[in-house]
Amino acid sequence: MVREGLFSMLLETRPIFKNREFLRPSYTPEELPHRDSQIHQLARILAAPLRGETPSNILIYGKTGTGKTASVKYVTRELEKVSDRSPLKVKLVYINCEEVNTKYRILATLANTFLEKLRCSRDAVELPESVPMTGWPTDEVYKCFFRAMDGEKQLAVIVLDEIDKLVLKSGDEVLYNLTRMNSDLKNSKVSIIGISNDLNFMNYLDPRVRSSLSEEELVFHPYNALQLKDILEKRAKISFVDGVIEDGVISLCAANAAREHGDARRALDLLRVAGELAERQGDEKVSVDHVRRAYEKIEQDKMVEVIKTLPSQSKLVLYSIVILMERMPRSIVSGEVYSVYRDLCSQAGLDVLTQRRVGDLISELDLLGVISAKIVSKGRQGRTKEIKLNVHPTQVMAAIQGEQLVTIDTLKLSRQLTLV
DNA sequence: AATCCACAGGAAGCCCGGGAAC
DNA sequence: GTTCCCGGGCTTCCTGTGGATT
Repeated sequence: MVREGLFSMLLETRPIFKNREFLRPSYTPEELPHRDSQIHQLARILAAPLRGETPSNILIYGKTGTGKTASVKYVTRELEKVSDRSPLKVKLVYINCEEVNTKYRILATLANTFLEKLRCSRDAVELPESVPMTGWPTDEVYKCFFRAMDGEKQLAVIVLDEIDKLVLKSGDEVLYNLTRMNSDLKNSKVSIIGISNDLNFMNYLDPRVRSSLSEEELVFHPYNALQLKDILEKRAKISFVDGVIEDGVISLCAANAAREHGDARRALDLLRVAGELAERQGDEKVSVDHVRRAYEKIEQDKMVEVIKTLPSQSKLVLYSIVILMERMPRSIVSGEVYSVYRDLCSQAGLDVLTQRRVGDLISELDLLGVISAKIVSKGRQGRTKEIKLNVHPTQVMAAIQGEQLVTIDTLKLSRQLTLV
């Protein structure tokens, strides 16, 4: 009976999504509304080398979700299409500097990209098959990349996304090498597109790199609520079944994201999660209520991610707070947290930090928004911090579970012991 | 008004690991 | 390989503090 009901429910419920992939950040849309001027500017700069001019390097600024990456991917994709009919072939290399963030790895990635291309077109005896991801001297990798690239007449467009992360971690040396290449290359040309969230990262650069890298600068301003609404409507049309979105849903998503520095990615996430919540509940339409709950879910998920990346001592402090929460839902004070924490440490066989240090860890948790702490004075009972948990205890538990130092068995054990 | 609690949080310095320079 | 330097995590020691209680 139950099974029959289960399946009939699934079959009877009308689907909500046509294709939810269009709402994911990985999707590069066919058209990018409200980015026409930036796209034209980009295209104009990148088209110059096809006419034989020396390419300019481009630096793109803008906060997250303002369409920087999508615009660059869109324009470079079009450029590659056109280059088939042009005498100068265009080769695009996209590198996300959050993952590839050292000089060696950048050069190795570039070298391997061009070696592979060269191998396809003709055999290059004097060059190696590929560069290992570790081991070689860095200048050897550079030479290899240089020769592999110059082996053919082409324009290399190197996109360095999140370039600020690279500079912060490994300095600007590799950028210096790349920006100087054009003067040494005989056959090919290179054009660098740097994408950055951080407007100040240029201050960390060598002046020569700075001027060369920012021959052309493009700024992507945040979208306003109206623009976000327009973007969402276009995307919703292709990703949702017609008529499943109730009035006000898109406006609410747009308004929400506009408040958070006009982040389109966030607006799309909100809409997608709202749709998924509606789908999971078997509702036929996406309502503003779904959006509100989606907002909460996204916030909570973000928190779980934050907790997962916490060092184990901080996790232990947080876990102490959870134990106290379950024991007595009234206010928790820092002294209690410390004594529970000490118990947990001895149970788990971990070093016990001093109260001073745990106080700092509590402040850090507060800063991250995982807890709220405020200083209260209780007269003769002294001055302390009153702590409130901002995440549901079960979510904290879920986030901590993978921790190796604190196995869940130890936690359960110590929980029983402290519960006396 | 004075006292005193139970911490908060600043200052200084130790220790250790990682990276750069020699 | 060794030395030097730096930054982060941590401890020790310390002073400061709001308000209930005396």
